[in-house]
Amino acid sequence: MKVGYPCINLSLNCRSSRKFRLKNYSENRLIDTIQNNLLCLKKILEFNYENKILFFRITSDLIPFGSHPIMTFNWQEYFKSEFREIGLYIRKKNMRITMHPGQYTVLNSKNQRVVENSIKELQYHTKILEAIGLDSTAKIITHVGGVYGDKKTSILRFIERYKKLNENIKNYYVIENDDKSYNVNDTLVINRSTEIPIIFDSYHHHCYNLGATTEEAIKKVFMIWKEKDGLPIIHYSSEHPLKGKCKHAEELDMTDFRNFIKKTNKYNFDIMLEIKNKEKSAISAIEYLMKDIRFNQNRI
DNA sequence: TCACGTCAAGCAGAT
DNA sequence: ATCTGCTTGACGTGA
Repeated sequence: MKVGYPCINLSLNCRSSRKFRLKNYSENRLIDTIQNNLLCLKKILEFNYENKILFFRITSDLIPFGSHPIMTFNWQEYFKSEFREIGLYIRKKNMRITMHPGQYTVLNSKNQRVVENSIKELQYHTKILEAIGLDSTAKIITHVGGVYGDKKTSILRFIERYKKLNENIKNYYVIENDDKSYNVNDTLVINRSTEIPIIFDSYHHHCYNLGATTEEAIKKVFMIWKEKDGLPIIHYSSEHPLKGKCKHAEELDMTDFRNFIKKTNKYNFDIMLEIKNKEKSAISAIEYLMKDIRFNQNRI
């Protein structure tokens, strides 16, 4: 079991998600920004290793305008040695990496232009993982997409479009259940036709589950993960104590987390903590997990 | 230095 | 009709 957090490290004084406005685009600006972002990414990974955090989500903003038509610059080639160094570090330290394209990636959209942009976005994320040199245990995660008042047809549209994707995208691409449109059972329907792995999001499942328990959902989802995809991944968040149902928590609720870990003790998985205070929650979780055999067996 | 309007992009649900 | 939230606020202008 590896513990991770998404995109931003609040303890370091750098961000790997620096960007700029489209109207200010220039190759120099692009190179400077990517250089900064890659340097910061390396610092974050080093911080993570020192704190036993071996799981991390790389920000989609690593390469500004990475999937935009304006981008013709060959950043993979230009930053080859930087990516290679990051890749060597990740593999040496036995780390796991994911990425999570944003809300504009809608593979099952009814608008063909949106579909094309979504494929470009998946290609862009794939390029990053390939530049770093990661195998198919690294993952790119999206939700299923829109419902458009007809979930059955929208699921079929997702399946069709997924099947047409290039193999190098499929190598990394996985889906997760969301909080209002596609629940775990919906993603399992898609899996049956595509074999696409599914990430179980505990917080989304809490919001949208149609009566299925966490244990039932995890059991079904974990069965479909294959050796080449690595350990199953869980996305976890506590509920915000004041804002109520389906609001992300500012900090990890340790009581809830301990219950979740106990409840899932039959399984081994990697867990991404989607909590607003980022690495602080990961460090608290690891402190608790230090005596858990699942946590220790994955470390080197 | 800080306030604040805006930023490449989609969709669903609430107001 | 307009606003908000989503995996994540940051950029850039003007005072």
